[in-house]
Amino acid sequence: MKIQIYNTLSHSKEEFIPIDKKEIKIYSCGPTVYSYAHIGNFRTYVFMDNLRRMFKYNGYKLNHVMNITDVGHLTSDADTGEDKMEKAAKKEGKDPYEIAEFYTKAFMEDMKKLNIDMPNIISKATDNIEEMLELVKEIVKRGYAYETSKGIYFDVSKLDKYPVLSNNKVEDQEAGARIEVDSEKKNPYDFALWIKAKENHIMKWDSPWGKSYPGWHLECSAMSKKFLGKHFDIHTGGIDHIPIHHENEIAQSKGATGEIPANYWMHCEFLLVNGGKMSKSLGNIYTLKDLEERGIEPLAYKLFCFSSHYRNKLNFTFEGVKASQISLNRLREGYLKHINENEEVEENKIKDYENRFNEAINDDLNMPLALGILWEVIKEPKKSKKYAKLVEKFDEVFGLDLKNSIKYNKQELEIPDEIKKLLEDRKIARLHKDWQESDRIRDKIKNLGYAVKDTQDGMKIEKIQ
RNA sequence: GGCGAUAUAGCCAAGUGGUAAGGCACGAGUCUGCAAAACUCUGAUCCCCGGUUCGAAUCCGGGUGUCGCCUCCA
Repeated sequence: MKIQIYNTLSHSKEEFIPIDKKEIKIYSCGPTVYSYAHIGNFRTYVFMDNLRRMFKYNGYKLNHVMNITDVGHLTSDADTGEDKMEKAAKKEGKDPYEIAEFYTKAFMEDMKKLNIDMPNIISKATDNIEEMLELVKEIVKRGYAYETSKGIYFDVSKLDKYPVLSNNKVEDQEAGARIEVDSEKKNPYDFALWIKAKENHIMKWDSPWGKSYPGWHLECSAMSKKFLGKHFDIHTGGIDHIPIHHENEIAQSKGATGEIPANYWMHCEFLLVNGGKMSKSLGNIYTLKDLEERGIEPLAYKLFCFSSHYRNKLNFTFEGVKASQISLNRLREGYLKHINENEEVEENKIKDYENRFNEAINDDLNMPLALGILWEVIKEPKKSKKYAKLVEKFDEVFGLDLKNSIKYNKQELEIPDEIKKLLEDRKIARLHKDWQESDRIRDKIKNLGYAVKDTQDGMKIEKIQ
């Protein structure tokens, strides 16, 4: 079945044609590990996960690389900026490498909670210094870069075209540009490939230009070339990467090899919070932990991401993500309803669902549509494990771990002894049909932060969020 | 100022020429001593104006609104 994906290079949906039919090569821009990743970051990784799963569902094998940026990402594009890693290290009174290790670990844990299918190669920038240095040398050798007192700069005027991804015109940008002018640069859009380290800089390496460190864009060019070769299929990232990071990556690759490295460039739109952008000053940056503290599972956030197409902005509200938590619970209930039943189902119906599902995901990852189809299966009036199996199959793409629904339903809560005692008392009161006492205890438990529900299987207790 | 998006029921959102998927909320009902949960049922002619067409949410023209980027950002 044909797969259509949107390519930022052409600004249109294109049929996906792999370079090698057996294996698709993908490079994804990973996190800069200077602090906890927020839910906006994770929207992009959920998208990445989706892309992986969609290709696997279609029978492809993947060779997929993601970088971990642990050096060279400056707080400003004017080369006066501090390295983010070193800034965070200073703030926390630690070594930059400790910072990197700590937040990388936190990132990986969150990715696991989101049940994200990870790239087979995950590599740190600091483990690829040699490769980066080689790339700079090559770019310099081919005449695309020059040296200033601050470092080695890429000369964008040497390119046939810059930029290639966005329709920005360099001339139009200059008027509104707020970047500090560096008189040593030949063109305002020239960017640092390699930066000469100041005395107090911690992360630095020997190079032909003295102690120095790589510019941010370089690592992606070096790693993709190292692990995937100079020409691969897909490059992914957030939409914010389009105007600077990916333009510069393309520039570097053109400088070093003469080619645009990837055939397809895919970008995930931003997550908004309460209709606007997330920013530290507004205090609306949330992490998965923040959600968990409010009783929202990471997987519910993942489901929330599927409510909108990845190329549309998605507005995050707690109301919205709570709705997704309820939906997730119901999906699990629905799945379990089918799992042990054997009512008759027509094979055609299964086939029809599969076809529609395939069409949805192969049409540039139309997850909202695919989700609608999942609901139809879940809500099938005839109960059958055949539908449960179909749900499992579709879930290979959603990655919501629905086959383990039972695990999530059994809430293994740590119930305080005090509550346990009250539950026993209530049980007794109920045996005596002493509803007044029963309700009194229920209120008491509620005041202690737990909700009691009387189901057919007895009392259930859950923490009130 | 430049660039890029977007406008569909209370909210989220799919649908790109043939008379509006799905989810959440609300309401009604089933169940329950009551409540909660669960289950069932219930809702929109698609920002405005004009045009093309037998037929438009869907194409064209013109408005208006909202958002993002142009500084680091997924």
